[in-house]
Amino acid sequence: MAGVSLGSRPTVKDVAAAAGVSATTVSRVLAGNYPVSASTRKRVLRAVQDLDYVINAQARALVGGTTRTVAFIVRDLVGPLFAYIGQGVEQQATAEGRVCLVCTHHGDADRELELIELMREQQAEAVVLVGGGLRTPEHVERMAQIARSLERVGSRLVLCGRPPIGPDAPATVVEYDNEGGAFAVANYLLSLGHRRIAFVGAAEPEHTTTSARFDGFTRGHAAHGLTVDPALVAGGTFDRESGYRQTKALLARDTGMTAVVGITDIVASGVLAALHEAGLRVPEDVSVAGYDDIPLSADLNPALTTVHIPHEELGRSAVRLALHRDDYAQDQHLMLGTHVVIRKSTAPPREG
Amino acid sequence: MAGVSLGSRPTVKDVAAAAGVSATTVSRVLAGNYPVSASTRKRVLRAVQDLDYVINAQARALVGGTTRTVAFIVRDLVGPLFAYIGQGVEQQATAEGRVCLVCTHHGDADRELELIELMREQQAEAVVLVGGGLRTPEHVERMAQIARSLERVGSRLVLCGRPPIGPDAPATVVEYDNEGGAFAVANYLLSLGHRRIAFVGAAEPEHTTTSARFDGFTRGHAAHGLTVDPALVAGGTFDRESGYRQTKALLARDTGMTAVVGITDIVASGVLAALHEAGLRVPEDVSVAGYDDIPLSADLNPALTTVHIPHEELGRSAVRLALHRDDYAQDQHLMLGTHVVIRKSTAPPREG
DNA sequence: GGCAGCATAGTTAACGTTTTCTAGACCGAG
DNA sequence: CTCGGTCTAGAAAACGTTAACTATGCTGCC
Repeated sequence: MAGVSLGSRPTVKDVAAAAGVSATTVSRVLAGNYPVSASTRKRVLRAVQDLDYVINAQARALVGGTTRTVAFIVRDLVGPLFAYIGQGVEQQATAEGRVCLVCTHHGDADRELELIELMREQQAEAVVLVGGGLRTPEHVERMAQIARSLERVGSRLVLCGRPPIGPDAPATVVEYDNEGGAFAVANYLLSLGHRRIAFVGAAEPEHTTTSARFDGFTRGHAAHGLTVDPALVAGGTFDRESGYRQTKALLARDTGMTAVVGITDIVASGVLAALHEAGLRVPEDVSVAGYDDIPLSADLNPALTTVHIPHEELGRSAVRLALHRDDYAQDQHLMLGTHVVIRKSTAPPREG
Repeated sequence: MAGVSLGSRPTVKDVAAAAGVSATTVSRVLAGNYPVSASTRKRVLRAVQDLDYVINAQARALVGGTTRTVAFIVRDLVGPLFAYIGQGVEQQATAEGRVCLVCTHHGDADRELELIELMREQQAEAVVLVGGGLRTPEHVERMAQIARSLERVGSRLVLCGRPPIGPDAPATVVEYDNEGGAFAVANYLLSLGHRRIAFVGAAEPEHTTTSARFDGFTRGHAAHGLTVDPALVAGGTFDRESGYRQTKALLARDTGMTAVVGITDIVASGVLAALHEAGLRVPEDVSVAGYDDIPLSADLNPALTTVHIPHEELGRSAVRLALHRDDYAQDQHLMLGTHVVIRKSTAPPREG
């Protein structure tokens, strides 16, 4: 800690001067990619320590061409689903020696575009977009443009938990089997004997997550030779309050439902609240299932049957595939499995 | 979108050539800090669009001296407390036109140091450290060194939810009143008439968060002329499982407790589970309170009385103060208030 | 002893910006 | 008609690093 000069950051030149060598030699000692005599190395390392020198990542990136940076663009940091995917992204990025840039857009699509542009300026090696999006033709085309735009600067668009945007667009896609999970949960409830199963949170058919889950739900019925009664389908948003309100409405309509599937665990927690309030027992009177398997779901009362998503694995794969896209050129589209986690909130329907 | 050349990123030179001007002029058009004729501006902007040009943030940082980057170092991304503080940090960083680097150390102190070093390389304008730390003399001294080290490269250490490290160390500190919140919750329970209040999660007295909360708890008793019975103090870690186990142990010891304070809401959720399992009703038989006011706490059964921490405000203030440390030079140490949120898990003790 | 070849170190030119500093053109005033 | 001033534009240097050359001693071999 001796000899540190306050005020301005030391550079290789300062270190070189202190060690009595050239800047090149300092660079070589630090990089370790060129033979340097033991005595010189020692002097340089000593000078580095004395001056408390750290390399300037910007300058290095400028000449080296790579920033060792991965960007992670997400709706919100809070919310267990995003947090766990983010955890996976950050973990893998760290494991690969990369640093992680995080930005949130709070659902604003324009802001999302701005952020992608910002990440392009930042030269991020990969730009991971998390969460479902719209699947309108305009949106898909815009995404394809972004993908090409990023490719042009040597970056890579990664869609995480969002379906692909066409075969020609240069993007890495890591999905989970949204539709399959919904199919499985419908199948499970139908196998228990339920025939009047409500689906809460089906608004926004343009939204990829919503539609995939509802499609799986429908297909589950079809597999049992049944169709979904539109009277049992409720809309709403992805929050708890919505689940609560929609369920109250369903109860008021006296639909004869014996089970409810919430489009997310959070929605399902609202469903539970409404059922409890109506004096109905879960699962004795009504079964309830959710989707996402967030940590909270095991703590609900009763513990929630739900569909497990491999959150962290999703994030990790996203980064891994994107950074090694040369090695994994063949499969830049991954579909991770989902499965039903059976807890205490589901049971066979009562007789009669 | 016409005329884009694939393969390599366009530079100012390319744009300049396309527009028939010099690189300087392009820079000036983009920065808007120098008079440029309308026709020239138009041609330049046209070229920018045609080539799909974006500036190179690294090169700009190299010459400009500032990276417009804020670093956020945290134990984990998951866990509502950290997520909400992170939300605040990211929000304020965005509002100030900064980009946010996020790293996690999973409780590894050496890793934390590595990350700080990495952020120094990255030239982050501020490095925000979140969560409680140790308060051993060595740790404090090491933090002070880091603070000076960061200052030397023009960066700023920010301690968020962690007490200061001495008056001479150049650091920004944003705390919340940990001790005061614990005092308030103890006071509240004592005022309800409780006299046998257990404290779960008091291990690691070196940890700043733990000790501050326990101190407040003790002072609350003192204010009522009481002392804390050591038999009512249980150790353990910050997770749900620990709360569950410690509570079972307390119950087994037959301590006559009528209320339990969990050191965090997560711990309190374990406390609730253990009490329910023992057939005790909350709050009729035993009152329970937590700390942190994470979103989950309102959904527990019963809804948890807890101490609210201004999570997002904590993160926002951290960034704001650090970036404007010249303007806010006088108060680089902020203490945000906490308060008890009374829900359904607390009530007066039963008679007798 | 002279020379190929290796080990070590230095010089110089990039990388893509911004920021001086310099310079031409045009204008109105004297 | 010329001269100071205002607009506008370009040339060159700088930011901190690395990589491609270049240069110096050595060692060992014929």
